[in-house]
Amino acid sequence: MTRNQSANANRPLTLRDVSEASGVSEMTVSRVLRNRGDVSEATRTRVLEAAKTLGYVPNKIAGALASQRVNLVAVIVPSLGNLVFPEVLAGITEVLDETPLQPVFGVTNYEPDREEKVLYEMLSWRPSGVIIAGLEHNEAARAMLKNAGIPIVEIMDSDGDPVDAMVGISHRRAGRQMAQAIVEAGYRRIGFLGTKMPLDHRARKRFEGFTEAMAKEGLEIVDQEFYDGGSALVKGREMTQAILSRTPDLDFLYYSNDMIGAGGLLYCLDQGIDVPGQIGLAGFNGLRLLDGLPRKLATMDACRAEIGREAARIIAEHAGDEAGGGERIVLKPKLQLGDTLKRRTAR
Amino acid sequence: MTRNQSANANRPLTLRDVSEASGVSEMTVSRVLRNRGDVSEATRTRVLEAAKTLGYVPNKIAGALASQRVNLVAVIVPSLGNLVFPEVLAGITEVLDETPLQPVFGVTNYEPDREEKVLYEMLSWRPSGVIIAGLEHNEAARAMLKNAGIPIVEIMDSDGDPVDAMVGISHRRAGRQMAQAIVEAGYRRIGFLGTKMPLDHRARKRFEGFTEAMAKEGLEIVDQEFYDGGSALVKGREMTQAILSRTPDLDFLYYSNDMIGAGGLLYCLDQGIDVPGQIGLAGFNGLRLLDGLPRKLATMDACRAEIGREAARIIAEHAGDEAGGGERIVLKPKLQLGDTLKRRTAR
DNA sequence: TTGAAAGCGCTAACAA
DNA sequence: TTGTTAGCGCTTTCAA
Repeated sequence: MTRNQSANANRPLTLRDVSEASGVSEMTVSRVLRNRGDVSEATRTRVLEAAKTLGYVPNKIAGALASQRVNLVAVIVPSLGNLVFPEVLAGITEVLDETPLQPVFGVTNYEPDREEKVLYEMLSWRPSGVIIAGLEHNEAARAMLKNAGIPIVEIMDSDGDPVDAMVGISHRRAGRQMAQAIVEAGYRRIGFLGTKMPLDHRARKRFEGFTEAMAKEGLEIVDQEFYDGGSALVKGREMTQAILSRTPDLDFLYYSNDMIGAGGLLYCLDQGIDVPGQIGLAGFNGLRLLDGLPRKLATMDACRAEIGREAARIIAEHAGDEAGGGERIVLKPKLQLGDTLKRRTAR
Repeated sequence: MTRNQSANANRPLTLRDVSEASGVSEMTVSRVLRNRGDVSEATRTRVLEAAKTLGYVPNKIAGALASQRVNLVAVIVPSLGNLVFPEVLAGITEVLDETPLQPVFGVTNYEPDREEKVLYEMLSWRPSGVIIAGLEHNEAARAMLKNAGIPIVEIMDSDGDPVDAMVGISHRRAGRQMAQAIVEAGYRRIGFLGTKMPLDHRARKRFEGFTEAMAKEGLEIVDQEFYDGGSALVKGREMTQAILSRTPDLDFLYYSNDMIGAGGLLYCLDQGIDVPGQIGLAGFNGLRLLDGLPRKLATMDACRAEIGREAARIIAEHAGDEAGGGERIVLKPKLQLGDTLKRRTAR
């Protein structure tokens, strides 16, 4: 007896069980369950009935090993607590839903070593593609991506060199654009508030683009404040209080994300500060949350859902290929001035 | 030639490649890479070096098929846009990180048929356990869970019968408790604002518990308002405006979640309504976001991270078993009165 | 401490 | 339309 047909009642069901129950060969059962090849309607019905009665769930592990095909797409993001990433995932899911592909999510907490580990684990399941946030990876991760032999799409960022395909926005450009809008509106004493950024490359690039564009106008950031962990809304309030008590004559505050921006806005309103007359404010991401605030914060849309959709499309189009075709999609975020960034006369 | 040793340069590397590169049998290579059994330090070094040089990534599909062991834990939640679920996932990840187990996430969008499909897909990978939100599943899903032969933990809710283990809070009790607190504080004309709930069983149970406790006090909900989709903060504002213009003499608004509650709070403050003097407010979830609002919304902590941690612990303790031991953990959410639910004299 | 053989549950390829 | 055979790349088991 080469196969286990013995007394273990709790062993998961196999194709063979369905085969025996329906009196049809394993191969034909397999065909029916995958809708492959020609099978007579009669056998088909019998097999499906048997499978259903038994409660058979196919073993994809065996199937994948035999067919050398896995319908999983590895999706690797830094965090889920950020609201930005769930929206990207929603975009991905929306598109993959139309295909046989299935997304599998991994989270890195912005740690390169963790990213490496997550990527390694996921690649060891031989997925049909990888969608990964950012263009910065440690050496090992980069090597794995290069040699994976499957389509790779790096998302969210376009400032750098992708391994294969890329869908994102230029955060440097976003920073520049916001700086220009702020300066053009007549603000001059500008403060920056953001995350401690060593590992959030996109926030860093926005900051760099911002300071660069300011420099072109002969301006510098007057004061800055950074945070780390905690509720972003609360941190936004606290940092705003801190920076304004240290440097009361600031006339604009640029926040590295909408949540801390919203906190800052609420703080300013609490304090009776005239926004945007006395102080202008801007954030980043274009969170829908902002629509519910008393005043609409200026921001830029990070094109989250569209990034997800495009990335998924690329993977779907290249599933089974050895690479994703190297397509590069750079989306243009729209500046939304809202109520907190308004032209004013210089003081 | 039984194995493919031919010219395909791009075929993924196998154990055999490492075996040939290191001059050691496949079996020994396997032992080294898994840290199993006794291997001499010399062979060990040689094998690891060869594997690293080649860039070998083990094929878990083959490994899983051979060993009949899969270190994946299927985690199924209704949504990621809710903030609640990412926190549960964080709790799960935190605990599984200490083990060889790896969470894999699936999302159902609150649709039973989708849940069935996601569950089926995940089970077909033969995970070591399932963590799934809620106690309500369609018949097929329930049958799959029962017959899976692996530990199952149903989370977030304790009002009902779990298939195996369970970690959650009683939403009925949470609703009752909130109603009692509100009535006790002297509010009488109470309105309810929530999601259209046919498929959000936990929101429904809170509502039921709430009305039940009110009934005991001889009270009924005076008016109600439901929403569906859109930015919760905005919807909170809109619904609050709607309900108050329809029924201006309400003295309390109970929201089915903190986000719409926050929207309502901001609306009331905008309108110069005295909170909690003229109208009291309460939400549900205990989102940290609330700390950043101008006034702290009354709420109840849904114990999200702890639920995730406990569920993961159960799975970890029972990995490899045929079931999760049927443990039932009912957490007690804490009522936080904040600034929007204060004792007052009856009018 | 190492290796050889068998087979995990399925599917590709071919035969009938 | 259905069945047979030979693996997929690994690990288990047993032998050396």
